[in-house]
Amino acid sequence: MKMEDKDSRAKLLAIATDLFACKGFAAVSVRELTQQAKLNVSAVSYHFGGKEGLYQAVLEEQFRPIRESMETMQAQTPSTPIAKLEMYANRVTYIHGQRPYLSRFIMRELLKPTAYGGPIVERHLGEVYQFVMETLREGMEQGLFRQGLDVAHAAVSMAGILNFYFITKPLAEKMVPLGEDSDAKYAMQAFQLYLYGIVDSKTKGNENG
Amino acid sequence: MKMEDKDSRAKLLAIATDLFACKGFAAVSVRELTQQAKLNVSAVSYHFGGKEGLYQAVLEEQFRPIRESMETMQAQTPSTPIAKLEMYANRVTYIHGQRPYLSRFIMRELLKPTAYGGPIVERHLGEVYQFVMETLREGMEQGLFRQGLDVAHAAVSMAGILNFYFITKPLAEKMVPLGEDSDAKYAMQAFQLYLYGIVDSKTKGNENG
DNA sequence: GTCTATATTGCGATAGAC
DNA sequence: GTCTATCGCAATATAGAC
Repeated sequence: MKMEDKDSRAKLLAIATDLFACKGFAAVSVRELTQQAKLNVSAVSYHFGGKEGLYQAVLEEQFRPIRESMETMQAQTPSTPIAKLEMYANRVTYIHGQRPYLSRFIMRELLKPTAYGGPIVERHLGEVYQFVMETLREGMEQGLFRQGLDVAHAAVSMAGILNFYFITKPLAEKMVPLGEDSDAKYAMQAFQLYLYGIVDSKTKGNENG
Repeated sequence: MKMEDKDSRAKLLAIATDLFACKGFAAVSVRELTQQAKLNVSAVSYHFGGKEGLYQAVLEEQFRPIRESMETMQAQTPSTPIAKLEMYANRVTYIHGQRPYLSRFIMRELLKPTAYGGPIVERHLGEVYQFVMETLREGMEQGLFRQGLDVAHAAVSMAGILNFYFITKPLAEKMVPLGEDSDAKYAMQAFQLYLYGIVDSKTKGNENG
């Protein structure tokens, strides 16, 4: 068992993550990949069975924090729907911090699903949407939220207001001043904004943060 | 002047719009393009000077409604910041209705800007962000919105809550029940939600819609 | 495990006939 | 304006030496 074995695999995985995220699966060649890793062209086939196997390995690693977060969130049972939504908002921020490229992989799979990535994205995002919608339904039953709120649409709004920032960040920071610690600050204001938007004001004014 | 001239050009443009939107610039080959259009391989070079010229022509057409909307919005001077934001929300819905593929082209250019598309996207989205931020600043000066609101972040939230729906619609409608006339209904609720989120409730409760 | 060398396929672009 | 034929290049994958 030579040390180069694991090193080469890990190196390929790291460089593939960068390249696939920035250029997309089709636009990255095995040559480019192995040249950057200072390995032979055939290393990809040897370690991952080909370019597709390497991409699959990258995706699994990228989605790990989502998988773990969903398990955590489904295990706990926080007191109120609002606390659950806040936890979700915090997890979104945490996950994007842990995996800066994750939004890119998800967007690419939304635009053009691959055989392996498509189902992964669908399964994970499906679970997330179910969690948010279920939480919103709970809140509706408890009379916390505005009458007539469409929970399916409200779930998309929640996902949108939190994730769009991370998706468009590279471009947005060219055009609007985002400043220091922007990620956490954005998420906090966005969650407050969303909460003011859905909460029934005659039942509960939200004044934390 | 033969009829085939304009026909071939238009046919290529239409098919290229579909293919580039669905598969991306790099993943579409000139052969695939011309076979679907039932034209010769060399037609692309003849009419557009090459694959890149064709892509450029597609993008110009896709962005036309944004360009026109910005001119309309900058020409008019609606009474209040809130009316301006509402107009913006309506234009977003209208534009996505006019160009169902636009969000895909924008996302692709955000993920991997091309030489021609990158500047186009940057310029157009920059103008939009400037308009929203300026409108939010106006509202802040008039005391319409909550104290301490970060207008840069709030502008991203506005763009996110409106556009994310259109971006993820293909996937979202697999997982959440979106129903009939969903686009307009979504946009209306999202705008209301956003407004409740930013408006200073002690100054103005918003009860239209 | 890593290497070279090669087989095979597909790409965009274009010259030149019609 | 459309066609065929072809050039030059880059892609993935793999066989076989070390």
